[in-house]
Amino acid sequence: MAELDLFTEQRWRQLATEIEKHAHAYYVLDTPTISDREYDRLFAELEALEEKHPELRRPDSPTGRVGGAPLDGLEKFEHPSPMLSLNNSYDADDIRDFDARIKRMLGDDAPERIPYLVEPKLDGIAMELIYEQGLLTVAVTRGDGQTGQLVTRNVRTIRNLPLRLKDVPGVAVPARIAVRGEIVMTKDGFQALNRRREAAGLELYVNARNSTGGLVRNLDPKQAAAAPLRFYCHSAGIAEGAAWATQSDFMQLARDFGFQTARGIRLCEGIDAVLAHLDRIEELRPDYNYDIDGAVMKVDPIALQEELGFVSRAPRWAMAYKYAAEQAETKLLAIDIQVGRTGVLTPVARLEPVFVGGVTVTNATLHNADELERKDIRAGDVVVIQRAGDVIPQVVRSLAERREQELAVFSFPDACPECGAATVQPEDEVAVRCPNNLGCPAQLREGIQHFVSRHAMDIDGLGEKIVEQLLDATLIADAADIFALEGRRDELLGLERMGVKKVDNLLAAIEEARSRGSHRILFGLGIRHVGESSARKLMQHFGSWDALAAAGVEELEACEDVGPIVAAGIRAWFEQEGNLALVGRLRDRGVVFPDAERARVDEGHPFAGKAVVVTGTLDTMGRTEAKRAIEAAGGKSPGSVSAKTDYLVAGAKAGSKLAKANKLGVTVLTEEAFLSLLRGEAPPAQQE
DNA sequence: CAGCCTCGAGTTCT
DNA sequence: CTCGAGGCTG
Repeated sequence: MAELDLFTEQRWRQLATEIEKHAHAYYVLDTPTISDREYDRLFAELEALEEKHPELRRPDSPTGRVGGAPLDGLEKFEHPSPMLSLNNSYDADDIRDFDARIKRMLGDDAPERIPYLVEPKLDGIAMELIYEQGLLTVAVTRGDGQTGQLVTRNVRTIRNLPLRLKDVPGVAVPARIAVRGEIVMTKDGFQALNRRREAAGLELYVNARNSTGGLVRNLDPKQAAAAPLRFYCHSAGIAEGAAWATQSDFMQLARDFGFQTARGIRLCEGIDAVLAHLDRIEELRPDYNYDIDGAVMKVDPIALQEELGFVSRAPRWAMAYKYAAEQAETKLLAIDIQVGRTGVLTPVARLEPVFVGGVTVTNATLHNADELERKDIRAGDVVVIQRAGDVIPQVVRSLAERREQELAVFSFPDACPECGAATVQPEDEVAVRCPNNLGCPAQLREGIQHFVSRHAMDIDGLGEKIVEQLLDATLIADAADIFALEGRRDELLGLERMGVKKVDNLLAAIEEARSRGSHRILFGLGIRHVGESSARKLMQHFGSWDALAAAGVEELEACEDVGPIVAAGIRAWFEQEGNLALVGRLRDRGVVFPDAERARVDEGHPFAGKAVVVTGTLDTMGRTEAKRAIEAAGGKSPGSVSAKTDYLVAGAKAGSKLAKANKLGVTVLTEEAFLSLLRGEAPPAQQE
C-alpha cells in the first residue's frame, strides 16, 4: 500500500469539499457551478486517491454515493421512535372540521388563527435518515412504522442529501438526529431511465413510485446510484442535541443542514389561508418534477403539537389532504360470491383487466348487497374503478347510461354457494352469512388458512394452495389433522409439486407450531369478535385455557375490551360440541396450551389502577417504554391530561400538558420520582 | 347517550 | 387500507 502523506490527505480533503460544494449547487440549488465533465474529472481523481489509500475512505466521502459491492439481503432496523401515519381528508369540509377539532381540544390555548405549515405530499418512499455526530449512519424505510429495512448503502448514492450535516453558525452539531422525508424519482428522470432501458432491451418500469421502491431496496447500490432519485425532507424523528420551537423552524434548520425541501411549503395563519394554499399547490401540481398525491398540514408550534398528542398511530396535529384517486373505466364481466372464514358472503367484481393507479386490476370487492343495490351495479355494466388509498381497487360507480341492453339486477343468493345452506341476515347487520359454521367447506378451508396464518399458528410452508391440496387429497379434514401429518409423509410426497425438501420443511414447521402461545391458538380458532389483541388480553386475564373455557359471561366481561356481545360469542363457541371436540383433538395430537403469564396486578404498586401521563423527553427511556412500564405495573397511560389523571411525569421540555396538570392540581412527578415509584420505592423528596 | 377510538375482518397485486 | 361494529369515556 502506498504511504499516506500529508499532501495526499490534504488533496483528498480539498477534492471532497469541492465535489460536495458543486454537487450541492447542482442537485439542491439547481444551479450548476461547473461543467459535468469537470465534475466527473474531480470525482475520478478522488476515487483514484481512495483506491490507493483506502484509509481515506470515510463515511462522509462523496464516493460513498456510488455503490460498491452488492448487498446480500436487507436487514431490519427498529425506528428510534415510530414513524406514524397521517389521518386523511378529502375536501374543504374535512379540513374545516379538523381545524375546529383542534381549536376545541386546545381550548383557551388556541390562538385566534392557528398557524399551519402546509406542504405538498410527495408520492414516493418514506424514509428515516439517522445522523450521528453529523454523519449519515443509517437510512431505513418506513416499513410498518415500528421497524423498517436498512437501505443505507443505496440511500448514500442519492445526491441531493448531505452525507455530513453542513455546519450551521450558532448551532452545535446534534449528537443524534433522525430526519424524515420522501424519496422520489423525478418525472423527467423516470422518462430518461425508461428510454435507456428500452435502448438496452430491458423491461420498462411501470410507474415511478414502484420503481423508486424497487431501486431503494435493490441489492446492488450501483443501480440505485444510476437512478434519478431525490430525497425531500419533511419532518424529524428523535433529536438529541437539537431543538426548535416550530415545524417551520425545523424545516429551515434542515435546509441549513443541507437538505432539500419540496417547493410550495408555506406557513398559513388560519384555515382560510390553508384552503387557499391547498388550491395553489393543486394548481402547481403539473409543474412539479415529481408526483404529488395531495398535501399535508401541520400545526406549526411544537408546544401545541405536544398538547394535542396522538391518536393510535397518527398525530392529532397533522392531516393529509388527498387528491381524488386516478380512475379508469372497464367492463364488469361477472359478480361472484366468496364465502369467508366467518361465513360472510362477499360479492366480488370480476373485471376486464384495466391499468389504473400504476397496476393492472382484475378483481375488486363489492363489499355487500347494500352496496350493489345502492350503486346499481350489474354484471355487464361499464364501471368506474379506482384504487382506494392507492392500494385496494374499488368500484366507484356503474355507468348505467351506457347499458346497451337490459341487464339483470344481481340477486343475492338465498343459499351458500359452497354448501347450499340457507343464508341468514340478522336484522341490524349488513352482512349475509352462511350459518353452517362447522360443515361449510368454504368456512373450513378459510378457517384452516387463518389457523395456520402468520399471526396465528404461523406454520411456514402452509399457504393457501397447499391447504387446498391437503383438503382435496383428504389428508386433513380439520385444523387438528395438520398435527397428524407427520405420520403420512409418504402420502404428502405423492402430492403434486411436493418434493422431499418441501415436505420435510413443512413437517418441521408443524412440529415447531405445537408449542405456540395459547393466545395464538385462541386467535387461530376464529371465535367471533376475538382478534389478535383480544385473544392476548383474554389469555392474560384468565391465565389458563381451562379457566377461559369455563368462564361465564359475567367473568368474561371483567376482561378489558370484552363487552356483552364479545362475551356471548366466546361463551357460545365453548358450548358447541364440535368446537370442544376440535380442542380435544388438538391436545391429543400434541398441541400444548401453555398457561399465560397472568397479568398479575400488584395491588400495592403505586401505579396500580392509576392514570399516569408522560410528557416531555425522559433521559432514561422513551415514551413508549415508559408507557409500557406503567401498564406492566397495572396502571394506564393515556395520551393527554384530564381531571382523571393521577400523575403527570414531566420530562425535559414539558410543554402545555404540564401547565394543564398544574391547573387541574394533578401531581407532577420528576423523572427521578417516577423511576422510584415504578420500582415501588418511596419517591425522593421533591420540590413542587 | 354520543362521539371517539380501537379492533376485527375482508381484500388486491407484485 | 377501509369499513363497520363493539367498547369506553365524558
